Amino acid sequence: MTSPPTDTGGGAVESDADLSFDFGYAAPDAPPAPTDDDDPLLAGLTEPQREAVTHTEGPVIVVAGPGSGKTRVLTRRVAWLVAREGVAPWRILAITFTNKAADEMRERIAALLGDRDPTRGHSAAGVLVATFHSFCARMLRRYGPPERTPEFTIYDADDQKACMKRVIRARQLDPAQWKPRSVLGAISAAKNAMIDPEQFRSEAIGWRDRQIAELYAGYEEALRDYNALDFDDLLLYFVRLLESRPEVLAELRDRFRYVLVDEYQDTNRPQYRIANLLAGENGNLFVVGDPDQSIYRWRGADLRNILEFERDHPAAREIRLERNYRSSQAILRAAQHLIEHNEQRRPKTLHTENPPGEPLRWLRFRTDEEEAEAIAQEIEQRIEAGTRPSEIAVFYRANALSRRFEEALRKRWIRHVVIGSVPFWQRREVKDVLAFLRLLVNPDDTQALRRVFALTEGVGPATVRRLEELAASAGRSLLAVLLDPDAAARLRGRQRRAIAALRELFETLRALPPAPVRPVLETVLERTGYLEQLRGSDDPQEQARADNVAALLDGAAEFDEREPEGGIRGFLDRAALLSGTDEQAGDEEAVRLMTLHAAKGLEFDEVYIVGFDQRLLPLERDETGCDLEEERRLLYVGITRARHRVTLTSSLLRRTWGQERAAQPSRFLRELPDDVLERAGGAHAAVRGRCAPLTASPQEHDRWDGIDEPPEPPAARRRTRPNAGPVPNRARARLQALLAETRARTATAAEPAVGERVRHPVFGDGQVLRLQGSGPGRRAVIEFDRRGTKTLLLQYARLERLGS
DNA sequence: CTAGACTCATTTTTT
DNA sequence: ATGAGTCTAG
Ligand SMILES: Nc1ncnc2c1ncn2[C@@H]1O[C@H](COP(=O)(O)OP(=O)(O)OP(=O)(O)O)[C@@H](O)[C@H]1O
Repeated sequence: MTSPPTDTGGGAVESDADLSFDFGYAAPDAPPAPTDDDDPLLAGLTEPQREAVTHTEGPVIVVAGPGSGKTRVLTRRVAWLVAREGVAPWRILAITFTNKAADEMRERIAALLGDRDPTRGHSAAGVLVATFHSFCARMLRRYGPPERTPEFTIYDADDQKACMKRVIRARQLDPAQWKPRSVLGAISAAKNAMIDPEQFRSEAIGWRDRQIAELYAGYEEALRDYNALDFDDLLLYFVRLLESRPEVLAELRDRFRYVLVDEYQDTNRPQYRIANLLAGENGNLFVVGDPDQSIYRWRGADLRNILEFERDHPAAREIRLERNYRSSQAILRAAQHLIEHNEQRRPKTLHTENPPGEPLRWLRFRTDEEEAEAIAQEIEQRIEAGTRPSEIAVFYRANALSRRFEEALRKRWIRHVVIGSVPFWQRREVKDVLAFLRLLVNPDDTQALRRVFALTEGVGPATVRRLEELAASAGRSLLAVLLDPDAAARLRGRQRRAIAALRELFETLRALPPAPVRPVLETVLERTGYLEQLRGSDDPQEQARADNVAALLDGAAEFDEREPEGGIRGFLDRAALLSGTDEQAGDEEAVRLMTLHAAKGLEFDEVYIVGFDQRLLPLERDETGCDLEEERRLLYVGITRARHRVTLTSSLLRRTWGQERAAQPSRFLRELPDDVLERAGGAHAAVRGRCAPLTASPQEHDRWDGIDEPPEPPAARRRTRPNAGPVPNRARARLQALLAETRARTATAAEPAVGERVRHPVFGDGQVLRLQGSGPGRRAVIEFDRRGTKTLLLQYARLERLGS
């Protein structure tokens, strides 16, 4: 940073720095130099930001903290290249982390270039903005991957799992010991490290690794048979394509003269290869990122990519952006203080001219239910006070935590959307219907065919086995056998009719043109009766499924309109590549709920980070430790999403996966500076108000000491808790009362008998149909008068007995 | 072949 | 709480 410290910039929201938040370094990014001020593409940019936009030739790396304008600079740079440097849009490749980010960036580029419609416009339309995965898929479709045809199918986690399950079973391994998920995890790690089955085998140490190597090879073989690629393969096979076909590499290098990568800190090795192959050593590779925001190491993200950029590109220009435009001083200071606890990190300066802002708040509740209620209530007040719902976000470590908050918000009629969790395109009903389309594109997609068989009445395991035998002996694909009228002739009765009907359906579908997509889907639904069957059910869950199928039809219609040439193939690619976080929130004006991971790159006025408990954030799974530094970065990302307000919440008791557990606040609480953290407020009122103090024995003292808060210096404690008595005592007392109450609640009435009427606080009155299981897992199946039949865990459901 | 009952494991984060 | 896998009866 060479710019002199002068004034405080010109943004509307900015105010003079408050001296009480002196970070101890001098130079903020310089304000815009007056000279180029009239260029709208540079308007409002600081000097280093301008340099990042206009320094167009050669490798450039921007390393900068949150909210410093990295994404903004990248977007402007694309516009600059097109509008000022006269670069043809199709020579530019911009890589984002999610498809949603790609969509947004495309729109912003279009807006900067003055296009009306980003999909049709002139200049912006040619810029390729995509994630690595969609970019690779696209290129592989165009040039054809090694060992596959361009019609290959993209396998998602479900397909992978089903496939691996078969590989494991074929080898007659103990399914209890060989879990598809964990084997696939090992394989994925290998793929991210660019290790193929052979190498894996040769490097395997020990019996288990050798078995995994064997499964890896089997899995690869299966995918080859199915003409399928998994997510990791998209990257890998593209690398192989580039390495094995110099003419393709040359063509693409020539085409993509400018390669830009956002969120570079979370790229993995194959992605790194791709970027470097495309750009060449001194090519125009522009990467932006923040090592402190790297949160995907578990997925193969490799910090070396960003840390060693300059070694890889000796000619690289490094640009630092050190001014944060997003957050208040309090938020920024808390985040900085937190992240400085990471030992493996290079120090970075970051300051803001934004107002000091309110301190962060830590609230603590007795139960997770109260936590959710209180947050919902507060959100309601904030909205009434004028905050836009879409400017409020609730973040949690794991999707499982969203439920209580959803319920609490729904109860108050607060508009909200859950981002991620169960991606639309991965829902069973959606995948069922899409299986038919997959087969039309790729007849070798046997996994899809199995799905179709499973859906077909009259075709069970025996029939499938019979067809498989026929296929194997004739050396043909399963679908070929199905489509062969002679094959059906070998079956009898119901099976024969079912197979014949399926064959006719496929013949009809094949006669349809590949675009538009919607009519194809409609034919599938009509002929299989799938939608009707769902609609015909009185199970509300099935109705929801039916709605999803209907939404799929709408999605197809929309796709047809937007990409008339896309066809089934394009539609399926979208389905495979879009993730949960990509789904645009249907309700623009709604509170957003999402995981901390999904929050990356976003910004909100007010942020609630819930489930701020030890064991939850840092998430600790039994035995398997956690990557503490990465967990800390995750919290850092969460906090730095906020412009004005950050609230962290913990609960004394948390009910997760069927069991109640005492919880402690996150250890990270201690790492937030006291002068910008408010802990006294509502939390203690919430907890204290309802528990009578008890006295307890010294043994219990030891047991419960520390449950209140992680240890901290007494001085700090006194300051933040005005009327603190003997703390361990209070903590102990509180917990005693709570646990007693919980015990009482669960132990209350003896269990209801079959046929007895009961009342549930949420579902209302109902009748016990049957009881099953024993011990803590004992369940009752209850038919509720209004809410249908549900199975409830007795220890968990607060049932009131009403008698027979 | 199907439907229903029952047991068991399962939950981190996602392109 | 939910889903997948297994077993049994029809
Ligand atoms: N020079 C500027 N003047 C005014 N606002 C700016 C400036 N630069 C960036 N901003 C604003 O700061 C916010 C953060 O920008 P951006 O999202 O590009 O940052 P980032 O570095 O990519 O953040 P993160 O790493 O946290 O995702 C945006 O609201 C952006 O509009």
